[in-house]
Amino acid sequence: MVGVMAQIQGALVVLRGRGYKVTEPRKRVLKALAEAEKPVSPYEIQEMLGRSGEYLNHVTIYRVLNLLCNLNLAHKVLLRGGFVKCTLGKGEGCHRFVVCRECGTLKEYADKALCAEENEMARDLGFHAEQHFSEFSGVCSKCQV
Amino acid sequence: MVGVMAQIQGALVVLRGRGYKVTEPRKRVLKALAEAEKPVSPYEIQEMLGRSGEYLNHVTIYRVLNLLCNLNLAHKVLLRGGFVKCTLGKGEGCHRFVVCRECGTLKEYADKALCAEENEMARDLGFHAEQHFSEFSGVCSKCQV
DNA sequence: CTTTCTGCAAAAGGTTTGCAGTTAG
DNA sequence: CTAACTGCAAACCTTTTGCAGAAAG
Repeated sequence: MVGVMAQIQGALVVLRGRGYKVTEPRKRVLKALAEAEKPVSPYEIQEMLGRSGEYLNHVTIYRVLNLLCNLNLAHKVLLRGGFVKCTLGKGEGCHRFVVCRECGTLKEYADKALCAEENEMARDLGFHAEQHFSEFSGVCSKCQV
Repeated sequence: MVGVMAQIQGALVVLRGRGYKVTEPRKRVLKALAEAEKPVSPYEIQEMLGRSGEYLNHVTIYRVLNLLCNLNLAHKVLLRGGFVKCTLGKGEGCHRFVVCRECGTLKEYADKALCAEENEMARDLGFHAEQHFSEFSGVCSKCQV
């Protein structure tokens, strides 16, 4: 479990390293993502920040999220909508999610073997696969009856 | 390669069998999906039909698509947005897609073994997986250099 | 004939764009 | 000081809702 501060710091290093400015809005969005336990929408981020008196325009939040996704510091969750911080490092294969249909809890994982299998699958269909987008909907341990 | 007419007829059987009425709008949406070679949005369907002088309100299209997805006669493609007709039968595992990032061509496939592996994966993370959404973005044979 | 379905109008969300002013480096 | 970034206003696109009339079985 990496702390909120450490997560933000790590992301800032990536930003700086890629030539992006470290700004207050970017830090705030990163903080909100670090604190969120489920995928959050841009407006939910705005609300989270609002509770601690930190206003951000929603357009800014959209733009920051877009940047973070491009840098692989965050991901968009398609099944439920919303965004999550990335919790994995590089070189482990595509990032995948398991999402609880009850509480929205999400876990990110990666598996190179799975990627390889899927690439082969795609090849059989005449495709060269580049990205594997994969989300499982299910029930987490807490929500199981 | 199943013909357009046969596809529509097959879908109508399912509709009737489940107690839904066979209506003109539903037949039109099914026809549009059968003719489409890529995922199409509700408004694209409206436009396709418009070209042959068949008007449908977009709300109706949304509702028909929603029904077709519930009956597994169509699927929503998350990566690109839009809907496609289902081309697979039952009992072969989750339906997955490979989508060409260049031309949008899409192929549907299913693989029980993959499902099993993914379920195991999810179990390791404390989840009971129920549905696997899985789309690969890549390049189809025609679009490869 | 009755229930289901469609069209319309309108609203409700979600996301994007252009521009002027601000800020990080 | 300059390029990058943010806020605002407005537009745009997508999806949903409620209701009255139409159509399937």
